[in-house]
Amino acid sequence: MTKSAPDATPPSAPSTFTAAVQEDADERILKAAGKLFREKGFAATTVREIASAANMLPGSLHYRYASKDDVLLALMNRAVKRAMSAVRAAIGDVKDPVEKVRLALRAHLELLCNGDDSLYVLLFDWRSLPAGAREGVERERGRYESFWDGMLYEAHGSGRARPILDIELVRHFGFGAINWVATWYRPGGDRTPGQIADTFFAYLAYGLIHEPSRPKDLDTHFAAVMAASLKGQG
Amino acid sequence: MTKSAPDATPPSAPSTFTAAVQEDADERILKAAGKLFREKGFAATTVREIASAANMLPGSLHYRYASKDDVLLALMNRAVKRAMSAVRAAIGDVKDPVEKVRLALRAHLELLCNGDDSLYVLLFDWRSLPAGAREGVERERGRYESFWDGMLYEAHGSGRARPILDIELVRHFGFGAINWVATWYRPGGDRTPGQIADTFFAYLAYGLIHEPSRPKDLDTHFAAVMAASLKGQG
DNA sequence: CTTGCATTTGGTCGGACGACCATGGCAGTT
DNA sequence: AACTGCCATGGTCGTCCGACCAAATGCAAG
Repeated sequence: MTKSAPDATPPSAPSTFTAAVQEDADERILKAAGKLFREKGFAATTVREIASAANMLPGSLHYRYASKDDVLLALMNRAVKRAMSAVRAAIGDVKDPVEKVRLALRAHLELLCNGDDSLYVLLFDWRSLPAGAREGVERERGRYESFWDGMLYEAHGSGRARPILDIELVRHFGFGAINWVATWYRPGGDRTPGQIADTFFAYLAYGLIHEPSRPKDLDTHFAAVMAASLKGQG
Repeated sequence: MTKSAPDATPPSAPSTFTAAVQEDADERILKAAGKLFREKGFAATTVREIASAANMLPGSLHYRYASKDDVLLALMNRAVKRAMSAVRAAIGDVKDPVEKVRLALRAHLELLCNGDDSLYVLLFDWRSLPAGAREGVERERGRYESFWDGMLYEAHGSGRARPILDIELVRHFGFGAINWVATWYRPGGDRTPGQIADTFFAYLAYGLIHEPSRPKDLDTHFAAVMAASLKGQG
């Protein structure tokens, strides 16, 4: 849109010191903005508050981000980037496709709960993103979701998952359960994000109904449930 | 807080006509506010917009709700009330405790997707509620959640669910998956809210991993997963 | 030391917001 | 027909926002 970050190398290469200061200032802005957006929402936060929390004057913030929207945009783009790399790092070179999903879930939830606030803002302040800027973030976010779909597809293809699953719906299902944790989780409780993620993974994988009371052939039962659902009033 | 709705009967009983007009005006305000809050968020919506959408002038709105906060408060209280009665109506006099959960899930999701916007605002604009007014809504919302916990406890006690489930965590899990639907669902898609709810219920109940690849004694496996999760790095 | 440029400063500007109220009209009552 | 009180009207008030900028500052290259 406008200048959001000096990504193009300036004519005269900046010294390492200057570059460090720039990075630091940008980082301070995004960190403060993330915290405030998460606590009060985008619209309820003023640029003065962000500047104050980042230990600078409003004008200095304006020098780096032409508008409040640009701050949000940069924050959201950073969120996708961090989520993607956190998940990639977590699965490492693990081969088991189901185990990969478990580790990815953990990484996503840990970033959401303990990491910076940008992921929370990306997920819960989506409406605040102006329509014009939405496209770019949406594309990156779509890449992240496709990455998940790839993992889920792999796990599905491994033969260990039910044959009639809709991958996209499964992703929505899991993302919902995991992302919603951010609405009730408070640090210092008796459960860490990692434990919650593992518990939820177990729920996801094995279900809440125990063995003796399950239908004999569950996959056929699944198909019957779907058919009944389609036949019924919706 | 201030006057929000004329719940106390006025000294001279109002005529049915006047009462109807009052109801209609209040309804129009809340409906318009819900729509706008959902689309743009609370802070980004102006009282003038609400008034305009409700076909009245700003002053008229101010006559019924002293502040924008009061509109939000009334909307959220109405949301809890509607959710509670929608779920109660849906389960009717069904006895099977597991089937009750399925019907309740459907009712909740249908209200969230097709009903008015108040439930969405309650769930996703929680931060906008001023701290002072939060208590009352929180109490009512707690009653709704306790109602769910009662259903889940009943289903759990029926012996058909796994013995080691944490009811509150299960509620968070299910609420997350279901509530998150509101972030991606668009009417007119190839799936109705009822179908989505039934599919998610099947996921919840039976899990995504199919029979041949399940551990032999899943309940023991569950316990092992939880123990490992507690022992690990969190 | 000096020059040039990136960065910060501190304040201003137009505009839009939430809150408020004196007024007028139109019910239903006498 | 005159009255009475409820309710909508439409405009005003003070506040504070986002955006902007001209001037001051300070680092780094020449």
